[in-house]
Amino acid sequence: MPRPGKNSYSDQKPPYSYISLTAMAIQNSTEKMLPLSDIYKFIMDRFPYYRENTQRWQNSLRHNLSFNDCFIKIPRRPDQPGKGSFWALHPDCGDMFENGSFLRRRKRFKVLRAEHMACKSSPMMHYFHHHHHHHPGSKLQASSMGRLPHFQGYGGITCAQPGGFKHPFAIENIIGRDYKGVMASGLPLTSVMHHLGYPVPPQLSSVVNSMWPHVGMLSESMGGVPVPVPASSEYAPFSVSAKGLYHNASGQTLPAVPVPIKPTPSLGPVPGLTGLQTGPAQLCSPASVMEKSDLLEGKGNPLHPALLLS
DNA sequence: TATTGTTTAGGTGCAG
DNA sequence: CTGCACCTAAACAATA
Repeated sequence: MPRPGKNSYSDQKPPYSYISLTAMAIQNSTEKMLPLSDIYKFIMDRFPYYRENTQRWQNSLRHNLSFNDCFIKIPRRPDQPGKGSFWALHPDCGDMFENGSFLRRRKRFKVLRAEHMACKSSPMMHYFHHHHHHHPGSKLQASSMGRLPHFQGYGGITCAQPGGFKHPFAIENIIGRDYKGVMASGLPLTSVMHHLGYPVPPQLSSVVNSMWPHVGMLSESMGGVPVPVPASSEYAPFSVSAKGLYHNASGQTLPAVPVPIKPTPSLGPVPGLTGLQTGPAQLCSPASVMEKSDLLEGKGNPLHPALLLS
């Protein structure tokens, strides 16, 4: 039995990767994005293990934020002074974890070269800042990036597991039931829009108030068990998994939109990328194959990503 | 100056 | 064995 104080069960290292922990923090936030310091805070609040050796794990966490395509940086508005940007989840990283579980990633999330330019750097915000009024009808669509309009009915809302299985560690199982509504709300970019001062329909900016009700219990009850699985359903069944969204029966991924063949090292929106208004599903397909580092190192094949899919 | 962010490098463990 | 996911260290640069 754990004794109060030192080395209680809750001090055990959580079975989550840094990517998982960061995703939890971001998803749990009202705006679906957090500054680095709040990500730290979230993790330390809920996982006592991470109240120590902060230098070590925070360095790793920052590494993950930069290195993994599933995290995107969102600049602060001028009226929100502070250091560093906000971090959000890439709209398409919903199927990143197996069974929607935080315990293990399905695969590494990567974006296309072109997507990368649009999603990971300022051009995306450029879009919102400078083009939204040119495309009045596109505003909502753009704000729906997080949900991907034509993916309604998939994992975000219904169950992605054929048999109705919902992994007990699925994000919304851990975070709470509200997650379902939130995912259906078109986030995180709704939040982005809101954050940037763009009008967002109230129903799209619903607030998640559940402050991680179960995680505390979870870590407390973990005990020596490496990966405890709650026997039931105290955790609302749901899955964020977008399994099948882009993957056909043969397991191949499908390129969603033509992308420039040439890399575009100089910043700036990629011309063909104004397709942003047509929805991120096209813009940000997991069909992508390049590591962020690959892009930056000039590694890999500078050919059409479709050629890399085989 | 401390924090934030990027990048490189090396390591472990696991699955195919 | 190879590739992948993940962890850690560290060297920077940028910036509030």
